[in-house]
Amino acid sequence: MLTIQFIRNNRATVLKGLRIKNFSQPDLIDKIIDRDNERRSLQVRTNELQAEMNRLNKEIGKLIRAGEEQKASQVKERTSLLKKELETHARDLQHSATDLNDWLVQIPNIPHPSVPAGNTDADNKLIRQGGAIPRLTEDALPHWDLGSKYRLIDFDMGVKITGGGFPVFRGKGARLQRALIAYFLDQNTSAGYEEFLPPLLVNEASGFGTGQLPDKEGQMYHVTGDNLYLIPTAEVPVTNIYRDVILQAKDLPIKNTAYTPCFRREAGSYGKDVRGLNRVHQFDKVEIVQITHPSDSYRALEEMVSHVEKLVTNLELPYRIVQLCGGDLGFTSALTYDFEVFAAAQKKWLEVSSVSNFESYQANRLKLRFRDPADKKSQLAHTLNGSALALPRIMAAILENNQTPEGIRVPEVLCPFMGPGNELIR
RNA sequence: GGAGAGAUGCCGGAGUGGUCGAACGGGGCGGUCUCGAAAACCGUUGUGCUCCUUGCGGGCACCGGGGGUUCGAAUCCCCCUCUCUCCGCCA
Repeated sequence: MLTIQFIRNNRATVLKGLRIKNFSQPDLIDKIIDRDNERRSLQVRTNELQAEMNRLNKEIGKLIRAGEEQKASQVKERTSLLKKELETHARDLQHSATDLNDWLVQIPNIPHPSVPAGNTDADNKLIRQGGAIPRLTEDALPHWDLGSKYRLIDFDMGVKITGGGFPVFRGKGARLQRALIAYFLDQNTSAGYEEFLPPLLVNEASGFGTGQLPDKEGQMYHVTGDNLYLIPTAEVPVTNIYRDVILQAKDLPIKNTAYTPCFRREAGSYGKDVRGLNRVHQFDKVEIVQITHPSDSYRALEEMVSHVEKLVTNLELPYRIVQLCGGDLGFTSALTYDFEVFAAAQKKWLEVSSVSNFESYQANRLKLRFRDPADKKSQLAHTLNGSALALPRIMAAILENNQTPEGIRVPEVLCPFMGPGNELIR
Protein backbone atom coordinates (compact mmCIF):
# COMPACT_ATOMS: atom_id res chain seq x y z
CA MET A 1 0.00 0.00 0.00
CA LEU A 2 0.97 3.61 -0.27
CA THR A 3 2.37 5.10 2.90
CA ILE A 4 0.33 7.76 4.64
CA GLN A 5 3.38 10.03 4.55
CA PHE A 6 3.55 9.74 0.77
CA ILE A 7 -0.14 10.53 0.38
CA ARG A 8 0.14 13.57 2.64
CA ASN A 9 3.17 14.93 0.85
CA ASN A 10 2.03 14.16 -2.69
CA ARG A 11 -1.73 14.59 -2.66
CA ALA A 12 -1.90 16.04 -6.18
CA THR A 13 0.34 13.35 -7.65
CA VAL A 14 -1.68 10.63 -5.99
CA LEU A 15 -4.99 12.01 -7.26
CA LYS A 16 -3.60 12.34 -10.75
CA GLY A 17 -2.26 8.80 -10.65
CA LEU A 18 -5.56 7.41 -9.41
CA ARG A 19 -7.34 9.20 -12.26
CA ILE A 20 -5.07 7.49 -14.78
CA LYS A 21 -5.80 4.21 -13.09
CA ASN A 22 -9.55 4.88 -13.26
CA PHE A 23 -9.85 4.46 -9.52
CA SER A 24 -13.52 4.68 -8.64
CA GLN A 25 -13.37 6.52 -5.32
CA PRO A 26 -10.74 9.27 -5.37
CA ASP A 27 -12.53 11.08 -2.53
CA LEU A 28 -11.04 8.43 -0.25
CA ILE A 29 -7.78 10.35 -0.41
CA ASP A 30 -9.14 13.39 1.38
CA LYS A 31 -11.01 11.21 3.83
CA ILE A 32 -7.72 9.51 4.58
CA ILE A 33 -5.86 12.76 5.10
CA ASP A 34 -8.63 14.11 7.36
CA ARG A 35 -8.69 10.94 9.40
CA ASP A 36 -4.94 11.00 9.70
CA ASN A 37 -5.04 14.54 11.05
CA GLU A 38 -7.57 13.38 13.59
CA ARG A 39 -5.40 10.40 14.43
CA ARG A 40 -2.38 12.61 14.98
CA SER A 41 -4.05 14.99 17.38
CA LEU A 42 -5.53 12.07 19.27
CA GLN A 43 -2.13 10.50 19.41
CA VAL A 44 -0.53 13.62 20.80
CA ARG A 45 -3.15 13.90 23.54
CA THR A 46 -3.01 10.19 24.32
CA ASN A 47 0.76 10.29 24.57
CA GLU A 48 0.59 13.21 26.95
CA LEU A 49 -1.86 11.38 29.17
CA GLN A 50 0.26 8.26 29.09
CA ALA A 51 3.35 10.25 30.01
CA GLU A 52 1.52 11.73 32.98
CA MET A 53 0.26 8.30 33.98
CA ASN A 54 3.76 6.86 33.80
CA ARG A 55 5.04 9.68 35.96
CA LEU A 56 2.41 9.08 38.63
CA ASN A 57 2.96 5.35 38.60
CA LYS A 58 6.66 5.82 39.19
CA GLU A 59 5.87 8.16 42.02
CA ILE A 60 3.57 5.60 43.63
CA GLY A 61 6.30 3.01 43.37
CA LYS A 62 8.77 5.30 45.07
CA LEU A 63 6.36 6.23 47.86
CA ILE A 64 5.52 2.60 48.57
CA ARG A 65 9.16 1.69 48.76
CA ALA A 66 9.70 4.59 51.11
CA GLY A 67 6.86 3.23 53.25
CA GLU A 68 4.67 6.28 52.70
CA GLU A 69 1.42 4.41 52.19
CA GLN A 70 -0.74 7.40 52.94
CA LYS A 71 0.81 9.59 50.28
CA ALA A 72 0.76 6.71 47.84
CA SER A 73 -2.99 6.27 48.08
CA GLN A 74 -3.43 9.99 47.57
CA VAL A 75 -1.60 9.72 44.28
CA LYS A 76 -3.59 6.64 43.39
CA GLU A 77 -6.76 8.68 43.56
CA ARG A 78 -5.38 11.04 41.00
CA THR A 79 -4.65 8.21 38.61
CA SER A 80 -8.19 6.90 38.51
CA LEU A 81 -9.55 10.04 36.86
CA LEU A 82 -6.65 10.14 34.48
CA LYS A 83 -7.22 6.52 33.64
CA LYS A 84 -10.79 7.12 32.50
CA GLU A 85 -9.73 9.94 30.24
CA LEU A 86 -6.90 7.88 28.88
CA GLU A 87 -9.20 4.97 28.05
CA THR A 88 -11.53 7.23 26.06
CA HIS A 89 -8.69 8.71 24.10
CA ALA A 90 -7.04 5.37 23.48
CA ARG A 91 -10.29 3.97 22.12
CA ASP A 92 -10.83 6.92 19.80
CA LEU A 93 -7.25 6.67 18.62
CA GLN A 94 -7.73 2.98 17.92
CA HIS A 95 -10.85 3.68 15.85
CA SER A 96 -9.10 6.37 13.86
CA ALA A 97 -6.15 4.16 13.13
CA THR A 98 -8.38 1.25 12.10
CA ASP A 99 -10.41 3.40 9.69
CA LEU A 100 -7.26 4.87 8.27
CA ASN A 101 -5.78 1.47 7.66
CA ASP A 102 -8.98 0.05 6.16
CA TRP A 103 -9.05 2.89 3.68
CA LEU A 104 -5.34 2.83 2.93
CA VAL A 105 -5.39 -0.79 1.81
CA GLN A 106 -8.12 0.09 -0.68
CA ILE A 107 -5.91 2.58 -2.49
CA PRO A 108 -4.15 0.95 -5.43
CA ASN A 109 -0.61 1.73 -6.39
CA ILE A 110 -0.24 4.82 -8.53
CA PRO A 111 1.15 4.43 -12.02
CA HIS A 112 4.58 5.46 -13.23
CA PRO A 113 4.48 8.77 -15.18
CA SER A 114 5.02 6.92 -18.45
CA VAL A 115 1.83 4.88 -18.11
CA PRO A 116 -0.68 5.87 -20.79
CA ALA A 117 -4.27 6.70 -19.86
CA GLY A 118 -6.90 4.26 -21.04
CA ASN A 119 -9.58 1.85 -19.96
CA THR A 120 -8.99 -1.52 -21.58
CA ASP A 121 -6.31 -3.55 -23.26
CA ALA A 122 -7.22 -1.74 -26.48
CA ASP A 123 -5.47 1.31 -25.01
CA ASN A 124 -2.23 -0.49 -24.22
CA LYS A 125 0.86 0.80 -25.92
CA LEU A 126 2.83 -1.43 -28.26
CA ILE A 127 6.49 -1.26 -27.31
CA ARG A 128 7.94 -3.63 -29.86
CA GLN A 129 7.29 -6.76 -31.81
CA GLY A 130 9.56 -9.61 -32.84
CA GLY A 131 9.67 -12.98 -34.54
CA ALA A 132 7.98 -14.01 -37.74
CA ILE A 133 4.32 -14.98 -37.85
CA PRO A 134 4.18 -18.40 -39.51
CA ARG A 135 1.93 -18.94 -42.50
CA LEU A 136 -0.21 -21.98 -41.87
CA THR A 137 -2.46 -23.75 -44.30
CA GLU A 138 -6.23 -23.31 -44.05
CA ASP A 139 -6.68 -26.68 -42.38
CA ALA A 140 -4.29 -25.82 -39.54
CA LEU A 141 -5.63 -27.03 -36.20
CA PRO A 142 -5.98 -25.10 -32.94
CA HIS A 143 -3.93 -26.54 -30.08
CA TRP A 144 -6.87 -28.31 -28.42
CA ASP A 145 -7.35 -30.40 -31.55
CA LEU A 146 -3.62 -30.98 -31.85
CA GLY A 147 -3.63 -31.99 -28.21
CA SER A 148 -6.04 -34.84 -28.87
CA LYS A 149 -4.60 -35.76 -32.27
CA TYR A 150 -1.13 -36.40 -30.84
CA ARG A 151 -2.37 -37.51 -27.37
CA LEU A 152 -0.63 -34.62 -25.61
CA ILE A 153 -3.44 -33.01 -23.66
CA ASP A 154 -6.69 -34.52 -22.45
CA PHE A 155 -9.26 -31.97 -21.34
CA ASP A 156 -12.06 -34.47 -20.78
CA MET A 157 -9.91 -36.54 -18.50
CA GLY A 158 -9.36 -33.43 -16.36
CA VAL A 159 -13.11 -32.78 -16.26
CA LYS A 160 -13.65 -36.30 -14.98
CA ILE A 161 -10.98 -36.14 -12.32
CA THR A 162 -11.52 -32.60 -11.15
CA GLY A 163 -13.60 -30.34 -13.37
CA GLY A 164 -13.30 -27.89 -16.23
CA GLY A 165 -10.06 -25.98 -16.48
CA PHE A 166 -7.86 -28.76 -15.16
CA PRO A 167 -6.22 -30.24 -18.24
CA VAL A 168 -4.26 -33.47 -18.10
CA PHE A 169 -0.96 -33.57 -19.97
CA ARG A 170 0.22 -36.96 -21.09
CA GLY A 171 3.00 -38.59 -23.05
CA LYS A 172 5.03 -36.16 -25.11
CA GLY A 173 2.72 -33.39 -23.89
CA ALA A 174 3.74 -33.99 -20.29
CA ARG A 175 7.35 -34.27 -21.42
CA LEU A 176 7.12 -30.95 -23.26
CA GLN A 177 5.81 -29.29 -20.11
CA ARG A 178 8.72 -30.67 -18.15
CA ALA A 179 11.11 -29.53 -20.87
CA LEU A 180 9.76 -25.99 -20.72
CA ILE A 181 10.01 -25.85 -16.93
CA ALA A 182 13.57 -27.13 -16.98
CA TYR A 183 14.57 -24.80 -19.80
CA PHE A 184 13.12 -21.74 -18.10
CA LEU A 185 14.69 -22.55 -14.73
CA ASP A 186 18.06 -23.16 -16.39
CA GLN A 187 17.90 -19.87 -18.24
CA ASN A 188 16.81 -17.97 -15.14
CA THR A 189 19.49 -19.41 -12.91
CA SER A 190 22.10 -18.67 -15.60
CA ALA A 191 20.92 -15.08 -15.48
CA GLY A 192 21.67 -14.94 -11.77
CA TYR A 193 18.34 -15.89 -10.23
CA GLU A 194 18.42 -18.24 -7.26
CA GLU A 195 16.07 -21.18 -7.64
CA PHE A 196 13.37 -21.81 -5.04
CA LEU A 197 10.75 -24.51 -4.67
CA PRO A 198 8.25 -22.91 -2.29
CA PRO A 199 5.04 -24.09 -0.63
CA LEU A 200 1.91 -24.02 -2.80
CA LEU A 201 -0.32 -23.11 0.12
CA VAL A 202 0.11 -19.81 1.90
CA ASN A 203 -1.35 -18.24 5.00
CA GLU A 204 -3.38 -15.06 5.25
CA ALA A 205 -0.45 -12.83 6.12
CA SER A 206 1.32 -13.85 2.93
CA GLY A 207 -1.77 -13.24 0.85
CA PHE A 208 -2.00 -9.79 2.33
CA GLY A 209 1.69 -9.05 1.84
CA THR A 210 1.61 -9.32 -1.93
CA GLY A 211 -1.82 -7.73 -2.25
CA GLN A 212 -4.12 -10.66 -3.04
CA LEU A 213 -5.93 -10.19 0.26
CA PRO A 214 -8.24 -8.75 1.34
CA ASP A 215 -9.59 -7.45 -1.96
CA LYS A 216 -9.09 -10.33 -4.34
CA GLU A 217 -9.94 -13.18 -2.07
CA GLY A 218 -12.36 -14.65 -4.62
CA GLN A 219 -9.57 -15.27 -7.09
CA MET A 220 -7.81 -17.77 -4.88
CA TYR A 221 -8.84 -21.24 -3.81
CA HIS A 222 -9.35 -21.11 -0.08
CA VAL A 223 -8.71 -24.20 2.01
CA THR A 224 -11.09 -23.28 4.80
CA GLY A 225 -10.29 -26.24 7.03
CA ASP A 226 -6.83 -24.83 7.64
CA ASN A 227 -7.41 -21.25 6.48
CA LEU A 228 -4.76 -21.50 3.78
CA TYR A 229 -4.84 -20.36 0.17
CA LEU A 230 -3.59 -22.14 -2.94
CA ILE A 231 -1.14 -19.79 -4.59
CA PRO A 232 -2.28 -17.98 -7.75
CA THR A 233 1.38 -17.37 -8.61
CA ALA A 234 4.82 -18.11 -7.17
CA GLU A 235 5.10 -14.38 -6.59
CA VAL A 236 3.19 -14.87 -3.34
CA PRO A 237 5.45 -17.35 -1.52
CA VAL A 238 8.68 -16.12 -3.11
CA THR A 239 8.13 -12.45 -2.30
CA ASN A 240 6.87 -13.27 1.19
CA ILE A 241 10.23 -14.82 2.00
CA TYR A 242 11.18 -11.23 2.75
CA ARG A 243 8.15 -10.24 4.76
CA ASP A 244 9.23 -8.42 7.95
CA VAL A 245 12.85 -8.43 6.85
CA ILE A 246 15.40 -5.63 6.89
CA LEU A 247 18.06 -6.35 4.29
CA GLN A 248 21.51 -4.86 3.93
CA ALA A 249 21.88 -2.47 1.01
CA LYS A 250 24.87 -4.46 -0.21
CA ASP A 251 22.66 -7.55 -0.62
CA LEU A 252 20.53 -5.83 -3.27
CA PRO A 253 19.38 -6.65 -5.82
CA ILE A 254 18.01 -10.02 -4.80
CA LYS A 255 17.01 -12.19 -7.73
CA ASN A 256 14.89 -15.30 -7.21
CA THR A 257 13.12 -17.73 -9.49
CA ALA A 258 10.66 -20.51 -8.81
CA TYR A 259 8.59 -23.00 -10.70
CA THR A 260 5.16 -23.67 -9.24
CA PRO A 261 1.76 -24.78 -10.32
CA CYS A 262 -0.66 -21.85 -10.05
CA PHE A 263 -4.31 -22.00 -9.10
CA ARG A 264 -6.89 -19.45 -10.13
CA ARG A 265 -10.62 -19.60 -9.73
CA GLU A 266 -11.26 -16.99 -12.43
CA ALA A 267 -14.96 -17.20 -11.65
CA GLY A 268 -17.29 -16.18 -14.43
CA SER A 269 -15.02 -16.61 -17.41
CA TYR A 270 -16.14 -18.93 -20.18
CA GLY A 271 -16.66 -18.99 -23.91
CA LYS A 272 -14.54 -19.13 -26.99
CA ASP A 273 -11.65 -17.06 -25.61
CA VAL A 274 -11.04 -19.55 -22.88
CA ARG A 275 -11.00 -22.74 -24.89
CA GLY A 276 -8.21 -25.24 -24.51
CA LEU A 277 -5.21 -23.90 -22.68
CA ASN A 278 -6.12 -20.26 -23.13
CA ARG A 279 -7.47 -20.02 -19.62
CA VAL A 280 -7.37 -22.75 -17.01
CA HIS A 281 -7.73 -23.09 -13.26
CA GLN A 282 -4.43 -24.86 -12.72
CA PHE A 283 -1.33 -24.17 -14.75
CA ASP A 284 2.43 -24.23 -14.50
CA LYS A 285 4.53 -21.12 -14.39
CA VAL A 286 8.11 -20.15 -13.74
CA GLU A 287 8.39 -16.81 -12.03
CA ILE A 288 11.23 -14.36 -11.53
CA VAL A 289 11.28 -11.94 -8.62
CA GLN A 290 13.65 -9.09 -7.86
CA ILE A 291 14.07 -6.98 -4.77
CA THR A 292 16.00 -3.82 -5.43
CA HIS A 293 17.13 -0.48 -4.18
CA PRO A 294 14.48 2.14 -5.11
CA SER A 295 16.92 3.90 -7.43
CA ASP A 296 17.59 0.66 -9.28
CA SER A 297 14.12 -0.79 -9.83
CA TYR A 298 13.48 0.57 -13.32
CA ARG A 299 16.82 -0.67 -14.54
CA ALA A 300 15.89 -4.06 -13.08
CA LEU A 301 12.53 -3.91 -14.84
CA GLU A 302 14.23 -3.40 -18.20
CA GLU A 303 16.64 -6.20 -17.40
CA MET A 304 13.73 -8.54 -16.68
CA VAL A 305 11.98 -7.52 -19.90
CA SER A 306 15.13 -8.25 -21.93
CA HIS A 307 15.46 -11.58 -20.20
CA VAL A 308 11.89 -12.62 -20.97
CA GLU A 309 12.29 -11.37 -24.51
CA LYS A 310 15.26 -13.67 -24.92
CA LEU A 311 13.18 -16.63 -23.75
CA VAL A 312 10.38 -16.12 -26.26
CA THR A 313 12.90 -15.40 -29.01
CA ASN A 314 14.76 -18.62 -28.26
CA LEU A 315 11.47 -20.50 -28.45
CA GLU A 316 11.08 -19.03 -31.95
CA LEU A 317 7.71 -17.54 -31.11
CA PRO A 318 6.34 -14.35 -32.67
CA TYR A 319 5.81 -11.95 -29.80
CA ARG A 320 4.95 -8.40 -28.94
CA ILE A 321 5.55 -6.37 -25.83
CA VAL A 322 2.88 -3.94 -24.67
CA GLN A 323 2.88 -1.44 -21.86
CA LEU A 324 -0.37 -1.62 -19.92
CA CYS A 325 -2.53 1.49 -19.79
CA GLY A 326 -3.80 2.86 -16.48
CA GLY A 327 -7.10 1.01 -16.61
CA ASP A 328 -5.51 -2.34 -17.39
CA LEU A 329 -2.78 -2.06 -14.78
CA GLY A 330 -3.00 -4.37 -11.79
CA PHE A 331 -3.95 -3.10 -8.34
CA THR A 332 -0.43 -3.23 -6.95
CA SER A 333 1.61 -2.34 -10.02
CA ALA A 334 3.20 0.94 -11.03
CA LEU A 335 4.29 -0.20 -14.47
CA THR A 336 3.63 -3.45 -16.28
CA TYR A 337 4.82 -4.84 -19.58
CA ASP A 338 2.85 -7.73 -20.98
CA PHE A 339 4.35 -10.24 -23.34
CA GLU A 340 2.04 -11.80 -25.88
CA VAL A 341 2.82 -14.59 -28.32
CA PHE A 342 0.90 -15.25 -31.50
CA ALA A 343 -0.96 -18.54 -31.73
CA ALA A 344 -1.19 -18.91 -35.48
CA ALA A 345 -4.11 -21.33 -35.75
CA GLN A 346 -6.35 -19.34 -33.44
CA LYS A 347 -4.89 -16.21 -35.01
CA LYS A 348 -4.74 -14.66 -31.55
CA TRP A 349 -2.21 -12.95 -29.33
CA LEU A 350 -1.97 -14.73 -25.99
CA GLU A 351 -0.52 -13.18 -22.85
CA VAL A 352 2.36 -15.28 -21.57
CA SER A 353 4.16 -12.94 -19.22
CA SER A 354 3.49 -9.90 -17.16
CA VAL A 355 6.55 -8.06 -15.90
CA SER A 356 5.84 -5.46 -13.23
CA ASN A 357 7.48 -2.99 -10.95
CA PHE A 358 5.52 -2.59 -7.73
CA GLU A 359 7.93 0.01 -6.41
CA SER A 360 7.41 0.15 -2.64
CA TYR A 361 3.73 -0.78 -2.72
CA GLN A 362 4.18 -4.44 -1.81
CA ALA A 363 7.23 -3.69 0.31
CA ASN A 364 5.14 -1.47 2.54
CA ARG A 365 2.61 -4.23 3.06
CA LEU A 366 5.38 -6.75 3.56
CA LYS A 367 7.45 -4.45 5.77
CA LEU A 368 10.33 -5.30 3.50
CA ARG A 369 13.09 -2.79 4.08
CA PHE A 370 16.79 -2.37 3.67
CA ARG A 371 19.41 -0.42 5.52
CA ASP A 372 22.19 1.56 4.03
CA PRO A 373 25.06 1.87 6.50
CA ALA A 374 25.38 5.52 5.46
CA ASP A 375 21.84 6.32 6.65
CA LYS A 376 20.47 5.80 10.07
CA LYS A 377 17.00 4.84 8.99
CA SER A 378 15.87 1.82 7.05
CA GLN A 379 13.73 2.39 3.97
CA LEU A 380 11.31 0.38 1.89
CA ALA A 381 12.78 -1.70 -0.90
CA HIS A 382 11.23 -2.11 -4.32
CA THR A 383 9.78 -5.40 -5.51
CA LEU A 384 9.36 -6.62 -9.08
CA ASN A 385 8.27 -9.80 -10.69
CA GLY A 386 7.52 -11.37 -14.01
CA SER A 387 6.57 -14.65 -15.56
CA ALA A 388 9.47 -16.39 -17.20
CA LEU A 389 7.27 -17.91 -18.39
CA ALA A 390 3.66 -19.09 -18.02
CA LEU A 391 3.42 -22.46 -19.71
CA PRO A 392 -0.06 -23.16 -21.09
CA ARG A 393 -0.19 -20.46 -23.73
CA ILE A 394 3.45 -21.01 -24.65
CA MET A 395 2.51 -24.62 -25.18
CA ALA A 396 -0.53 -23.58 -27.22
CA ALA A 397 1.57 -21.35 -29.49
CA ILE A 398 4.32 -23.92 -29.93
CA LEU A 399 1.82 -26.62 -30.92
CA GLU A 400 -0.11 -24.40 -33.30
CA ASN A 401 2.79 -22.59 -34.93
CA ASN A 402 5.01 -25.61 -35.40
CA GLN A 403 2.49 -28.03 -36.83
CA THR A 404 3.46 -29.70 -40.08
CA PRO A 405 1.91 -32.53 -42.06
CA GLU A 406 4.56 -34.82 -40.52
CA GLY A 407 4.07 -33.77 -36.91
CA ILE A 408 4.88 -30.97 -34.48
CA ARG A 409 8.37 -29.59 -34.61
CA VAL A 410 9.95 -29.07 -31.19
CA PRO A 411 11.87 -25.78 -30.82
CA GLU A 412 15.59 -26.43 -30.93
CA VAL A 413 16.35 -25.16 -27.44
CA LEU A 414 13.91 -27.69 -25.98
CA CYS A 415 15.23 -30.72 -27.83
CA PRO A 416 17.92 -31.55 -25.26
CA PHE A 417 15.14 -31.88 -22.69
CA MET A 418 12.86 -34.00 -24.88
CA GLY A 419 14.97 -37.09 -25.16
CA PRO A 420 16.58 -38.55 -28.28
CA GLY A 421 14.56 -38.78 -31.46
CA ASN A 422 11.90 -36.40 -30.27
CA GLU A 423 12.65 -33.37 -32.43
CA LEU A 424 9.30 -34.06 -34.02
CA ILE A 425 6.17 -35.05 -32.15
CA ARG A 426 4.24 -37.52 -34.26
C1' G B 1 -5.91 -37.31 15.58
C1' G B 2 -3.77 -37.87 21.09
C1' A B 3 -0.18 -36.03 24.97
C1' G B 4 3.32 -32.52 26.53
C1' A B 5 6.72 -28.18 26.19
C1' G B 6 7.54 -23.44 24.56
C1' A B 7 7.10 -18.26 22.10
C1' U B 8 11.78 -12.33 25.06
C1' G B 9 16.25 -7.89 21.02
C1' C B 10 20.47 -9.96 14.92
C1' C B 11 21.28 -15.06 17.52
C1' G B 12 21.51 -17.86 22.19
C1' G B 13 19.49 -17.04 26.81
C1' A B 14 18.06 -14.61 31.97
C1' G B 15 14.15 -12.03 34.04
C1' U B 16 11.16 -11.60 42.74
C1' G B 17 4.34 -7.17 39.77
C1' G B 18 7.52 -0.83 40.32
C1' U B 19 14.68 1.12 39.67
C1' C B 20 13.21 -3.57 32.72
C1' G B 21 13.62 -1.31 26.41
C1' A B 22 15.01 -5.44 29.16
C1' A B 23 20.93 -9.10 32.74
C1' C B 24 24.68 -12.24 30.61
C1' G B 25 27.02 -14.48 26.33
C1' G B 26 27.71 -14.53 21.01
C1' G B 27 27.52 -11.80 16.48
C1' G B 28 27.76 -6.95 14.03
C1' C B 29 29.76 -1.98 14.03
C1' G B 30 33.48 1.83 15.92
C1' G B 31 38.08 2.46 18.54
C1' U B 32 42.95 1.18 21.13
C1' C B 33 47.07 -2.04 20.05
C1' U B 34 49.68 -3.88 15.19
C1' C B 35 53.56 -2.91 9.23
C1' G B 36 48.76 -5.52 8.50
C1' A B 37 45.63 -9.27 10.54
C1' A B 38 44.21 -12.37 14.67
C1' A B 39 43.85 -12.18 19.90
C1' A B 40 42.98 -8.92 23.92
C1' C B 41 40.75 -4.56 25.81
C1' C B 42 37.20 -0.23 25.57
C1' G B 43 32.76 1.61 23.52
C1' U B 44 28.37 0.88 20.67
C1' U B 45 24.39 -1.97 18.77
C1' G B 46 15.95 -2.89 17.99
C1' U B 47 11.32 -1.25 15.51
C1' G B 48 7.34 1.99 14.84
C1' C B 49 4.37 6.34 15.84
C1' U B 50 4.51 11.36 17.22
C1' C B 51 5.84 16.58 18.80
C1' C B 52 8.38 20.86 18.45
C1' U B 53 12.21 25.59 19.94
C1' U B 54 14.90 19.95 13.73
C1' G B 55 18.58 18.73 18.56
C1' C B 56 23.58 13.95 17.11
C1' G B 57 16.21 16.84 21.19
C1' G B 58 11.64 15.21 23.73
C1' G B 59 7.21 11.94 24.41
C1' C B 60 4.66 7.29 23.57
C1' A B 61 4.09 2.22 22.17
C1' C B 62 6.12 -2.61 21.30
C1' C B 63 9.02 -8.98 25.36
C1' G B 64 3.88 -14.17 19.55
C1' G B 65 -1.60 -11.79 19.00
C1' G B 66 -6.05 -10.17 21.69
C1' G B 67 -8.66 -9.36 26.28
C1' G B 68 -8.56 -9.05 31.83
C1' U B 69 -6.67 -8.08 37.09
C1' U B 70 -3.73 -3.79 39.20
C1' C B 71 -2.22 2.89 40.70
C1' G B 72 1.53 -0.04 37.84
C1' A B 73 2.30 -6.36 33.82
C1' A B 74 7.73 -9.32 29.90
C1' U B 75 6.25 -11.04 34.91
C1' C B 76 -0.52 -12.89 37.39
C1' C B 77 -5.46 -14.74 34.84
C1' C B 78 -8.37 -16.00 30.23
C1' C B 79 -8.74 -16.76 24.87
C1' C B 80 -6.31 -17.32 20.13
C1' U B 81 -2.22 -18.32 16.86
C1' C B 82 2.27 -20.48 15.89
C1' U B 83 6.61 -23.61 16.83
C1' C B 84 8.95 -27.87 18.93
C1' U B 85 9.01 -33.03 21.21
C1' C B 86 6.66 -37.85 21.82
C1' C B 87 2.65 -41.31 20.17
C1' G B 88 -0.71 -42.66 16.09
C1' C B 89 -1.44 -42.45 10.77
C1' C B 90 1.17 -41.79 6.28
C1' A B 91 4.31 -40.28 0.84
